[in-house]
Amino acid sequence: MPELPEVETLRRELEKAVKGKTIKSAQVKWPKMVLPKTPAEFQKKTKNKKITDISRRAKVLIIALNDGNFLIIHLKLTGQLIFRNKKSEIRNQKIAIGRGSQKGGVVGLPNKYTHVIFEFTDGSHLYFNDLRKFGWVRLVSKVEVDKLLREFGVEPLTKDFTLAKFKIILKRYPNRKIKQILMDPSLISGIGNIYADESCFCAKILPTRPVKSLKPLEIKKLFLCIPKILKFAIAKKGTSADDYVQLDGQPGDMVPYLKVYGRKGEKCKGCRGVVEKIKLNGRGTHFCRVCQK
DNA sequence: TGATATGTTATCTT
DNA sequence: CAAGATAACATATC
Repeated sequence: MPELPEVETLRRELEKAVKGKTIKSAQVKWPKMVLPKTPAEFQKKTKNKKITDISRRAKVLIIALNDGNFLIIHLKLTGQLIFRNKKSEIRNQKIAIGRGSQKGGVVGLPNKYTHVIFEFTDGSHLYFNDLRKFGWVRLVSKVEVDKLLREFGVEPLTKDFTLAKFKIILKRYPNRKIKQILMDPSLISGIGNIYADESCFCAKILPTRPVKSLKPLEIKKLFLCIPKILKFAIAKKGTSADDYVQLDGQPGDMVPYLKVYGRKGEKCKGCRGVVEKIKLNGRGTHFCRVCQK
């Protein structure tokens, strides 16, 4: 799933690929995922707009246009953004769909999961794919984008994320399980299931631990682990455990470095234990009960 | 065939 | 009433 490191990887690649380019046309194939609602209106309002900046807040990509509006994109669980320079490459280059990076299931572009296509004036294309159609693309004003972004919690890779702030957040929810805090986008933004599990492993804390049971040293350890894990994952260009791919359609390189996520029944990388998987607040949760206490 | 996967939000329950 | 739990969204895979 695209979480902070995956979205940040895409942001950096988009900056290189499409910043400064002008949208020639935007084709909407699945209007339910797009605002404005009608493809004609979406096309009209994006036509001839130049991309001036690409930023990110939580798991949302924010593409600034030269008319003062913004294209904001959320990939949710199975979204992909893929850029292609020339038409000839479209037929040749394959991309992975649905665990495809692990198992095959590779297809060309556009394909049945392509729901929005941006064409730029230089002939290049940006494809928005989403197998399960949870993701969205919205054209919004500055006021709307500011409102949306205000609702997210602290960004864990900025200087706003301090130990003091982390402790304040934890103090508000003494009875919650620690993983629940990590996964709550209104408290800390950008961490999803993969990096919540990995952060808990890094801090040697069981994800099921009630917040109030955490000792100051454990809180500090977790506080340090979160940015450490996220930065490492960005350096590896993200985790392609399911559908996520980089902007060029290739999988990220993070999977071999995961310690617990997706490793149920496999040997722990830190000890002789075996990675277990349980359900926690409705989410699959991985841990090693020998390494994590 | 049915259970599972999951980010976010809406809605139901305690 | 607030906090917590679950359903919903869509679709493929186990």
